[in-house]
Amino acid sequence: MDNENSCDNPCPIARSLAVAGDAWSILILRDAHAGLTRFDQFRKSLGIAPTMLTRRLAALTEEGLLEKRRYSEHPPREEYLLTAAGRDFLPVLFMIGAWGRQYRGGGKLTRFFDAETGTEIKAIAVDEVTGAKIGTRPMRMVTPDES
Amino acid sequence: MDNENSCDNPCPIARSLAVAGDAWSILILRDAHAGLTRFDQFRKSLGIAPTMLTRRLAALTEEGLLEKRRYSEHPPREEYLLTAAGRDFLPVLFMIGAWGRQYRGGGKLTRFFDAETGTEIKAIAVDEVTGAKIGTRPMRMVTPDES
DNA sequence: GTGACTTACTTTCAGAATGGTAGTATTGTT
DNA sequence: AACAATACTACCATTCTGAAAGTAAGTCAC
Repeated sequence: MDNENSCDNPCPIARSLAVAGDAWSILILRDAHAGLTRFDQFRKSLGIAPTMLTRRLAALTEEGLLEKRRYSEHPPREEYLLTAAGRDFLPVLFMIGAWGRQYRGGGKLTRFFDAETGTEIKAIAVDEVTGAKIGTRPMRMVTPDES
Repeated sequence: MDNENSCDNPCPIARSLAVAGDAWSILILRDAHAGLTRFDQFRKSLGIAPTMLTRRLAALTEEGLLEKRRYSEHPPREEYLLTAAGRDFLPVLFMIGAWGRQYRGGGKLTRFFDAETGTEIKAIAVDEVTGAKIGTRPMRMVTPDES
């Protein structure tokens, strides 16, 4: 996919996808939220080839979703931490998960809990103002013209 | 990406990504929610190569997110309509958009409105039970073992 | 201090996926 | 008859991906 539908696109969905629009990146972000920080942790968790992992971690760092930090000088070792932007990706992960649970359920499914309170989290999307659940109503997209 | 982290994976996020984990599919779903139904509408809106569009529409139809319907016999013409599963993808789109708006904002951005009431929609994710906003707290993933 | 081990990668390369252009099939319109 | 619209397919060059192996810097066991 080229850049036409991404960086300078007025659609915020397209912009997001330009940053983290591939499956590996989203899975890395998921694992980062689950507490993983190191190259080999991600590699083992995902079963991803090291070439891909290097590229994806570099891209996510470049985009400002992860931060590379040296946690040991001798030997030199790096870890990847979520930035504020990366942490705010969590609602997206929850909604993706909620959809998958609903439509691709069956069998044993991984569940998500608040790491502090221990309560299970089931996310739904609501309108910020009215609090109405966002559901099946069609939307209208309005793009401001360039003039 | 192979199937290991997708179809039989207990993680609902991985399952979702196996179905609609690429940028084109998500953009097609976005346009479908905005009311587009026909091959050429998608092609022009997205600037996608026809080969890609054919493949993506077929995949989304196969997965049950879109439904192919003949709307004219002479000449034979098809359109693609959202299924219930496809319509329920809308919250995911909104959260992706909300993130993009927050972190890739600047310039003129496309905004989303309820097609019926005309009010602007700004989506946030909350916990279904407590109603608490899902934010920056770390989560804990619990995968049931196979035994 | 030699060999095994750990971590975080890079190199190489075959094969799959993608994107661009052009062409096809069926029908309606003038 | 010529042209346009719609919904594709064929072909092909380029790019991306995945798998295996190798590398570099250092630690640890004895």
